[in-house]
Amino acid sequence: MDLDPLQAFRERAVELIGSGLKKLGTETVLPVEIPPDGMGDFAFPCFPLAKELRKSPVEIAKAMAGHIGNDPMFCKIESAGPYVNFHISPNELVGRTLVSVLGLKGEFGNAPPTSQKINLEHTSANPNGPLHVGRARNPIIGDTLARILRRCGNDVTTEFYVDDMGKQQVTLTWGVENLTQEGEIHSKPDHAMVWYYQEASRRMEADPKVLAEINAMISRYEARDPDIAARVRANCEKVLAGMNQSMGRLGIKFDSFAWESKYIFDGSVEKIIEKLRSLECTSVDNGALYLDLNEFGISGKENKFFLTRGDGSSLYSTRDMAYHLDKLANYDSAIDVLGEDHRLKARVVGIGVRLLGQEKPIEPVFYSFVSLPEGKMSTRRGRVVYLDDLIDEAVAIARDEVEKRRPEVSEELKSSIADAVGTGAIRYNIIRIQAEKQLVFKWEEALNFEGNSAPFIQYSHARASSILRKAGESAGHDASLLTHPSEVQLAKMMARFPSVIKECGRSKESHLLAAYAYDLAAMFNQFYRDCPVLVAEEKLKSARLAMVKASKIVLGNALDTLGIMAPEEL
RNA sequence: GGACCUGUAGCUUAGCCAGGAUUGAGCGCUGGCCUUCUAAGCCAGAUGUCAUGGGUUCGAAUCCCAUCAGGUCCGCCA
Repeated sequence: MDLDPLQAFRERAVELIGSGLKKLGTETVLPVEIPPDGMGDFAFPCFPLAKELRKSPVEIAKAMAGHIGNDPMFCKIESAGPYVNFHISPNELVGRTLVSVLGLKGEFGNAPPTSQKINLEHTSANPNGPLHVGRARNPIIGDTLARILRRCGNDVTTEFYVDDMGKQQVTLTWGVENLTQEGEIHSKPDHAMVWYYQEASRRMEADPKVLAEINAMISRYEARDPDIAARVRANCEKVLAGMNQSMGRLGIKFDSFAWESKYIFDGSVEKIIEKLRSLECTSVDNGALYLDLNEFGISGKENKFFLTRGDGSSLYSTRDMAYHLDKLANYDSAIDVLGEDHRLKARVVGIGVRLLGQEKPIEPVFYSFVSLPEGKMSTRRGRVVYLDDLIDEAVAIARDEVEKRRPEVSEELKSSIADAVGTGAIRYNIIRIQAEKQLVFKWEEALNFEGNSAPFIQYSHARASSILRKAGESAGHDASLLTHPSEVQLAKMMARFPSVIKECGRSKESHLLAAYAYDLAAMFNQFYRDCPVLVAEEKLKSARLAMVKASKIVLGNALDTLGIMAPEEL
């Protein structure tokens, strides 16, 4: 059984091209391509050989096709103009694909284990209020990538780096300790706590006395006052619990939490500052240690990247270096999902970690912010759409739809379908877009349930499930009966899944998987239209049921990798 | 001033990293399909100077240079 059914065909095509090239008398090795629809499954363009062989590409293609002859894995190997095209033998492909999918089930698409231990840090939002959709890309990209990399055979640990040392956290704590919230208090802790942060920020801006009090707290905190640390941490934990609850609704949970303050209190930040101080590329300005970015080919308005304040206390990036050294001591590599505003910092942290003698890779994955039509979201100003509100709205709309479409089913089932559809739609509508593209949040787009959306894919999965429910048990299948173009195309699409997972893992681009899941569902819908299953003659019915079973598995695996639920009915 | 990311149909987008045969989709729009496995579906149609201008190449949406537009960063904040 092949882990990757398409791979065998590709390898055979490459082999055949190799032998064809040899017969033409050239050592040149060239990659195969995927041709446009209808031109076969693998293509070999002959242009690059024209100069060397002093023949036209068309002649070369003809000669190649002649030399290659026939092969049982391909039903046709022919020249088409300057190309040699390979058409996979449908029987062979359908048979092998069904064996792989039905044999591997939930594991179909997975690569063999790599023994790579990866720490994947994502989200790491300041715990001063609920998650808003401006940053919601981060947990969704991070969690999807973790799922992909696990399927690629890696041992992945997801981690949330809790920034409990920032001014924002101290401001929140000052608010909690000095202000009293009136009126109804939100039952979810992050929503209840954000008022203190917003109100304390306002007071701090208006009243220098408040600012002085907060600054005094920060100084004591950085001087490792354990009392302040405990008070700040307690507030962070409350907000964090609320954030985790929100992410949990989207199927996102973390394996580990790393607290920034740890690296101050355990002395590791102090140690690396000493080490950095001893390096030739660092200098001191008014007592503050800095790195000269010019030496690393980075230029800007200001080329000094400060590592400490004038009093020798640490800065965020320096603590981040300590954190990354700690991570890399325990993992083979680190992946950080970061907003695009962190690009320079991430680069400098990477430089710092190298300077400190750690060579293991840190790979950043960047995304652009989600903004509102009226501008950037801001927790402090309260100009935000909270993730919880988006989820509530999506689930409520899905619930209305279920009520309309399936009035007969139980309340419990209605709720679970609405939950799967609402949360799935949110994840899908964010992950389907390439991370670097800037995104303007629009309710109607975020709540899209039609066409290129999660419910479209979930719907195909539900239809497959429904057919299987009605069919009952079936015996073996004869794949050679599956000759309808829609059956062959569907099998081909399923066979692609392992290479899509591989490619997503290589490029760290999860949107490719979303596109694949959509294409697969669309292909299943065509099959569903063209190939009746339950009314087919007995042998054909069994064969088609195998197709449906396999489709359900691959759709389910794709949705699972996207972190989207795959209900049995919709 | 310097650096990085993005620019493809009215809107949203895939393809760009690894150049190759007609640039694929979704929404919206026009028309058709529920007495056959769930119409969150299917089919047909209209819609593209691939931001602009050069260059490299047999061949450029894809690579290089310049320009324009949007975003981000260049803080002894995080």
